Amino acid sequence: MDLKQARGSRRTASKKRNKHPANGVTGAQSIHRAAGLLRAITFRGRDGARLVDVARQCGLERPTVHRILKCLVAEGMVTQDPGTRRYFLGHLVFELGLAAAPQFNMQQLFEPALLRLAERTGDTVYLSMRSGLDCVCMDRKEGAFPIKTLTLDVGTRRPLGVGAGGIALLMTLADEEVREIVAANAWRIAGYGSLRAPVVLDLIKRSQALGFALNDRQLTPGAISVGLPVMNPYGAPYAAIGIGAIASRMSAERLQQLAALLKSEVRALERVVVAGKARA
Amino acid sequence: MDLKQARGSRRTASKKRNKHPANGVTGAQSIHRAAGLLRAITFRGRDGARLVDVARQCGLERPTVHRILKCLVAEGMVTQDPGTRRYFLGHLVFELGLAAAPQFNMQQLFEPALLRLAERTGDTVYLSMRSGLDCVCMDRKEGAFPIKTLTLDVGTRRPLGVGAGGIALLMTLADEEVREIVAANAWRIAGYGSLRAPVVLDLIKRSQALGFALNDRQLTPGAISVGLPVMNPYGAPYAAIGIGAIASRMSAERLQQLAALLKSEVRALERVVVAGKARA
DNA sequence: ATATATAGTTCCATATTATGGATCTAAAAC
DNA sequence: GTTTTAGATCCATAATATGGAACTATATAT
Repeated sequence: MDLKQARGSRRTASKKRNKHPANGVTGAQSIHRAAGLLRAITFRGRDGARLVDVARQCGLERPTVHRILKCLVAEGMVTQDPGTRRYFLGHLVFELGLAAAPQFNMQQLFEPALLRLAERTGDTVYLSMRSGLDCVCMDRKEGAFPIKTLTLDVGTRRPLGVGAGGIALLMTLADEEVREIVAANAWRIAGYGSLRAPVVLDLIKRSQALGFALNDRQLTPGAISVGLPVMNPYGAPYAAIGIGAIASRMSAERLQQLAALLKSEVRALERVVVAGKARA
Repeated sequence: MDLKQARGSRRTASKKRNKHPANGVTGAQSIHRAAGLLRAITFRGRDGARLVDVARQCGLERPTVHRILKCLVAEGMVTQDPGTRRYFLGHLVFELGLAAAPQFNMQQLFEPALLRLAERTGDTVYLSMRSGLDCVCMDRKEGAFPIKTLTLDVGTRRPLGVGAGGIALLMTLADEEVREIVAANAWRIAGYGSLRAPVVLDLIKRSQALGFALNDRQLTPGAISVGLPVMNPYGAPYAAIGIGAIASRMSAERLQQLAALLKSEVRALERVVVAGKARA
């Protein structure tokens, strides 16, 4: 009997472990993973996420994800619907968010502009911000038009490049940087219907030519959206404002009108935002 | 050669595994700890927390806390002020909070009552909720009186039993349960000036006799606060509304007036809250 | 209704991770 | 200046977290 043998399951499987070198910090792998799970849960928006979705999204095995989620549920950071078994963020996350709000809540700054746009256009107005390689929906205001395109919930994360906001946040960056970001997000972008990384690059190119982000790929069939980035005083885009409506309301002329409206609001915002207020 | 031997270091040492029983979930100790750190950061409110504070609060060694915090910073869940080295919650926590908000945000429900109270009294009105053994400040509205007692920031956590809200959340529970909770929080309660667990028990007893929570221990010298719990349809307290002001505004008669005002608002709220809406 | 596929969960040997004592550096306090 | 306290780093190894295998529950196809 050789003691080295021992059903060598673990050994053989370590083919490419550590493929992600954590996040640069050693001795905290599982925390890195837990943070990834929390983010992954918000990809699905209000519907919640299933175990497999999260596992696939994070590139982890199901038992691992299950164990970490169980712990997060015990902590109150995650809730699980007993019926559907789907996972949602929990009360602790909301409570902690309140404590973080004073530093990161841009609502006060953007709300008047969003409300004006919603009122003047009748459509749905979105505020998005960049967070790493993601684009997070930070606020949403509905206009009066009775057919409302509520395609994106507040708090939902999507890969940069997806949606008008995600395009807007990239369209002013250098080509090189855009390519890197889109490449890094490519596999996630492929999760949005027929959208693919090269398509995103094309959309960005066209948006640059137009002067505003245009998303007519209809991630949600029948919906089209326009967007513009908001720059900080150093010229870096840190937020985006978008307007979404059903395709029939988005004629070529109206797109131009909306873009003009957006542009004037964005200009006003950029004048207000002084260096100290803008997020890196 | 016996294969069991093999440098027997690990085997022999497994004498007292699980010396910390985590949180009931095995295989996720460091996530449990990370969640504890995040909570600990919110104990200090807007000032942020120092490494030692967090370590003491969580009962962990400084290197452990340092490593976990470094990871949380890399994830964007925590920020560190480069000057003071104090830790704050990061942008990711706020973003995740937005995604959790639809399920846990009670603002809409309570805001009108808070605003009415702030207007009619001129003082500062607080909304608190229970979270495990903590009491979390969920909202705050300022009245018109020019000397404002802003003793508690939104998002700040305190041990149940501390402050008018923390007393209110306990005053309707069975004595046995109160004793257990206060005992569990005793060491943390001792971190609030001269406050001690027995004092808290006395405050609760007096509040029960008065019919409203009264905190005149002046955690913040010069400030006194009153509070009442809000019960869910099953008779369990799940929130508390409090009013704080400087001591000179808190005569015996005025306390009674404030309690009466609180009571009528709380009654109205309890009528509105149907089973489905109330938090467990 | 039955078969098949997919998702969720539990178990556990052990490889990998996370721990914390010791140590060093930096910043307050005296 | 000296002392004290806080923050950060190192690393041997104790203890945790991992994931393959196996099983159950649920959804989908036949």
